[in-house]
Parts: sequence; structure tokens; C-alpha cells
Amino acid sequence: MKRRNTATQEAVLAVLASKRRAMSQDAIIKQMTVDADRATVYRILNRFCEDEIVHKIVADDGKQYFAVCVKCDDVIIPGNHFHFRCTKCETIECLPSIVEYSVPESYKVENLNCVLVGLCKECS
Amino acid sequence: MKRRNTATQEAVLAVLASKRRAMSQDAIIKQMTVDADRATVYRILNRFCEDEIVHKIVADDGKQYFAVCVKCDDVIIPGNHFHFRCTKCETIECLPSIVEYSVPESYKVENLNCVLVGLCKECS
DNA sequence: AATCTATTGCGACAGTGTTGCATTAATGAA
DNA sequence: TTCATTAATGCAACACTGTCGCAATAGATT
Ligand SMILES: [Mn+2]
Ligand SMILES: [Mn+2]
Ligand SMILES: [Zn+2]
Ligand SMILES: [Zn+2]
Repeated sequence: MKRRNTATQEAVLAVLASKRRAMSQDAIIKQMTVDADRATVYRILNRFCEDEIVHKIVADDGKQYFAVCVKCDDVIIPGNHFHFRCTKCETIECLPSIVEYSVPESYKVENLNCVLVGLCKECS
Repeated sequence: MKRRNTATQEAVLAVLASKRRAMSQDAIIKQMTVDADRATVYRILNRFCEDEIVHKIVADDGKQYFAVCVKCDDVIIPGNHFHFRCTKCETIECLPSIVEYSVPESYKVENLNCVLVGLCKECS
């Protein structure tokens, strides 16, 4: 299954790369110049997740948000970081803060989905 | 707005109290002996949240899960604890582990939604 | 140009959570 | 007890999200 380059994929990535935030499919399509079908954008985003170009966060509104896997302060932010959702400006951003946790004996953690909710710097 | 006691409310609470897990509205209704309307159960659960009888977790499947606010090892588990979702037995439980985080200057955290995903003790 | 097949658009679907509104029933006063 | 008040419910309807099947389109390669 070799990947192909398409205008729609580049448009999706361009939006995600320009904003420094995690965005919902809804918000991504609104920001896109090219029009694309909802289902297509979902497929593109899921493909990006498989290829680890973006990562997915499920916020406490139940929606999926996607963000590019970027470097921050010259350190690659891995999957296991906190996210922050501002209830006022309705944005979600990746925090440079790593999630530290401990689980009971013999539990196996494969994934994290940690979202802090509140007011961001600008809104508080 | 004074609260009234009803059989449905007690049934919902009975289910949540008997299981030690966080449950979705779906799962709660399946376990209930009394039948009740979907919408009613949601209203009951949201009321319980307001009254802080239960707390709500949004898992990475985008669904809302509800759990009674119980004591664990004689220590009250507050709202800011991790949750664990087992992908095999499809349960969500409250972990006794507190979420430790740090946010950038002047961010205000009002809520947490932190879910660890993987295999629980029995399933791993 | 011809071929292969990844990608897309469209329609359809299941599931979740919410709301409006008429009806029922819990509660406290008479 | 009876009555009045209104919280709680059942039902229908709705918006929204994420997914999938399938035929059509269009990258990539020879
Ligand atoms: Mn992130
Ligand atoms: Mn909990
Ligand atoms: Zn903000
Ligand atoms: Zn399990």
C-alpha cells in the first residue's frame, strides 16, 4: 500500500501545520481552501495518524482533534504529553509537559489521552 | 429546584454503586432492572454530576462514562485521578493515582480528563 | 499511452448526546 | 386525606460525529 500525493492531503497538512493547535475535522475543513469531502478528510487524518505525521486527541467534548507531531524547544514532543483545552477560545494545544503516571501491578498502558481543561494564557 | 426521589434514579445509582467501574449510559441501561428512557438516564446522570454524586469521564472512544465518587483504601478519590480503559474487557476504572501536571504561566486548569488505555490486570 | 490501484466523493448508516413538550408522579401544604 | 405545585419522565425529534461500501477519479509506474 504505497502512499500517493494529492492536493487534498497537502491542504489538510498545510492547515494543521500553519495552526499550532489540535483541530477537529470540522475546524480543519473550514480552514481549507480546497474543498473536500468529510469522509475523505477523516480518511486522510487517520492515514496521517498511522504514518505518525499527526496524533489524535479525544477531548472531553467527545470529539477527535488532530495535531502535527512537532518539535518544541528542540525536543520532540512524544505521544505522552498533556493537552490543554481552553473553554473560552475553544482551542486545544499540546503542552510540553510529560504525563507521569503509575498503574497497579501488571497493567499494560498502550496509550494516553490526557486533557487539562480550563482557561489559556490569553483567556484567563 | 428541590430534588425528588424516584425509582429510576435509585436504579441508576444502584447499578453504578454495585459495579466498581465507570459505565456508559448504554451499559447502565443494560444492567438496570427497571426500564427507563435513554434521555431520562442521561438527565439523571447529569443531575448526579451536578450534585457530585458521580463524576464523568470522556474516554478515547468519545463516549461519556460515569462512576460514583467513592472512597478507595479509606482515601477519598478526588476528581483529579487517572482512569484506565482496558481495550479487551472494555471497562473503565478509577485509578488511585493522582494526576500531577504543570501548565505554563497563567493557565487556569478547571478540570481534568486523563485516561490511560491498555490492558488491565486480568486481560494482560 | 496503458495499467494498476490508492484515493476520492457520495450516500448511507449507527451511535451518542440533547432538547421540546405533553404527561406523570413526588412532595409539602391545606 | 386531598389538593396544588412542579420536578421528573417518556417519547419523538434533532444535530452531530465518525465510519463504511461502492463506483468514479486520478497518482504512479512501466
Ligand atoms: Mn499533542
Ligand atoms: Mn474516576
Ligand atoms: Zn483560550
Ligand atoms: Zn481488561
